[in-house]
Amino acid sequence: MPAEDGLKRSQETESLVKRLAGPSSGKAGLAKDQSEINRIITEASKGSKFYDNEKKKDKEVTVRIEKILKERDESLKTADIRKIESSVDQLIAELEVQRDLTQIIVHVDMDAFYANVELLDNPKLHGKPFAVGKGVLSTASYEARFIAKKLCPDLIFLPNRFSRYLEMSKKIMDIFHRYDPDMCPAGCDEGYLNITPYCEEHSMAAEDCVREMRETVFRETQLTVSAGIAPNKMLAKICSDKNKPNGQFQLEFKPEAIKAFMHDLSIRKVPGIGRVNERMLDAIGIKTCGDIYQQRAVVTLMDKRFGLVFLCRTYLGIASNVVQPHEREERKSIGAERTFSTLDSKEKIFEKLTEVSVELEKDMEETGWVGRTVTLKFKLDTYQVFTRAKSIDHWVSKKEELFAIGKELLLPEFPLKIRLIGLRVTKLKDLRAKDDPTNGIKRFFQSSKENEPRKKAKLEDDADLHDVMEDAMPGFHEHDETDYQVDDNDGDDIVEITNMDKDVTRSRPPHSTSNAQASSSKLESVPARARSTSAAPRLRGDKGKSILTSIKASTQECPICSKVLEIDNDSLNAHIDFCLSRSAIMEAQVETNKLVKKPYVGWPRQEFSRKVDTKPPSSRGRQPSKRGR
DNA sequence: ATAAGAAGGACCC
DNA sequence: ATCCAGGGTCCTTCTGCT
Repeated sequence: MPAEDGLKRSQETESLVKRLAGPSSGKAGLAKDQSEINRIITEASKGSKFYDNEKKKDKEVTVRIEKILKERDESLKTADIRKIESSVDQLIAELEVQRDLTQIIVHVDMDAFYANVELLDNPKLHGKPFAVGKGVLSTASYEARFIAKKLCPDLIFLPNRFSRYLEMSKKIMDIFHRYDPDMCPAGCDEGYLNITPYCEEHSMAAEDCVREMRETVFRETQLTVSAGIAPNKMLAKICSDKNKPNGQFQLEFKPEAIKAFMHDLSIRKVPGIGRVNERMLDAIGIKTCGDIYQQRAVVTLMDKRFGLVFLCRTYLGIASNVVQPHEREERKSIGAERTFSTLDSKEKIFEKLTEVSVELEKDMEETGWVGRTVTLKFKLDTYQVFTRAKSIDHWVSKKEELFAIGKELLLPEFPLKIRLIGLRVTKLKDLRAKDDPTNGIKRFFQSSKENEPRKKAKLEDDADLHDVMEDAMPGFHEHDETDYQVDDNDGDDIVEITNMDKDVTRSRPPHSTSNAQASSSKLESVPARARSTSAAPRLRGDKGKSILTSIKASTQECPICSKVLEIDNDSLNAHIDFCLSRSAIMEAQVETNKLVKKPYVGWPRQEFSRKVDTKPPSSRGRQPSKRGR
């Protein structure tokens, strides 16, 4: 079915509303949920460049998907599916052999951290809906506020108090450290632990240990924490969501149980799979981790795009189980940025740039870094983001210089209307490096067991890197030779797997002719599948970390209308969706318009320019660069 | 021709 | 009647040098 004409306007509208809410769905935390709701409301109320931008991005993904499908169908023509499948089966078997169930990994995750800290400090808030933070919402436009009020008359706004959260965070992390001195914090409200030694020393069952730990946290801070217990970080993380809030979940440490667990798990739950990859995988028939197996041939044919090994490991529920604190020298960049109401005068913009420079200098000084390349980032009023970078022949960190470089980078871009400006410096040097150069190497020596020198070095290095990474999850896109396999310690048979996987894979020409065609006409329209992403989960009330203090037990309170409902999470979600639905907002909008008298420039004007014109629109005339192509 | 830089994204908390 | 998500990492693709 051709193009947008085929879509009903209202239908698309609704799907987009959901899409706006969507990204936060599966896994986001409080801030995210909150900001998504904020966005829905604000953007709805102001006609929304944001919305247009989302629409555009959405469409780009759709186009990408078309390309992928074509590619798939092309390679499917000549492929020997059976053969591919059996080689994948072999890969899976080899991965299975590497499975390590010896480590007890815990992911701990504070429940609605900010909100609960506020609640703690002000018990009167109990039972009332409130939003933490100067989100868009609390400082939003009059109309937006009005709508918000309309949708949720009792909503209370609280300012963020970061230092307070940090203080609590320290206490909590301190408790976690008692159970694993090498625990790895992941943000201020969550972390990974390896409690294997602790359990052993205290001859304790994991579940008891974790329960005790959670009780300790509660006793000492009055805050609740949820936890997942599993043989690796990925599983632990997914599990910590299972009985949230204030609950824990342990996965059975058996391959069959783990595979069963993965089988029906939405692929979106996997750390590293975001909105875009969710859609792309959906396009090739993968919605759950179990689907990976069904589609293993296709995945193999498109290894470059999707990462066969990663997906196979995901299917099996295998991932890194290495928990280490991160170390200072792993820092890659440091930056600062500001969002503001859109600005177009040079003076004002440079003022913002000054602010950012000052802040960055301060930050760099406090943390002891200097760097060699400075990247300017700006976001147009259309929400398009650009970056411009410059490398310097000496170490920079001073605000004057940061500003000067930023200015130099920005100047050629005028005229501009921007809503964000930021600076980031990379190629860092650590002023506090104690033992000098060859920093990162020492860990390499520790863990390496001098195997075959050839590429082992790189492999191990990579693995190491990924392990320690703060966001520790394996990257989604992988090279075939970089499959940082078993960051676990046992892996040695890796190389073979790698090779084999290459073999299978090589059906595709080495380098992309794809770009060429990308630029060609391609004026075909969006296929019927435009409305994709059928059943993505939306705002999850059960995430606890939602906009307000959610309630627990059998009754839940809708974050939007505050209505108390006696239902399960799914129904609650449905209700929330309803509350956020277009009609609700539009209704409020109508009211608003009456009072504010401002035309409703609302949602979708259907008609999208045929050729997306990757060029940045806005600021007429010349654009931030062109690099499209 | 190749390694390195630049730009743009995806994703995470 | 309006104006603040910000801090990161990694990956891919393209390009202009020596």
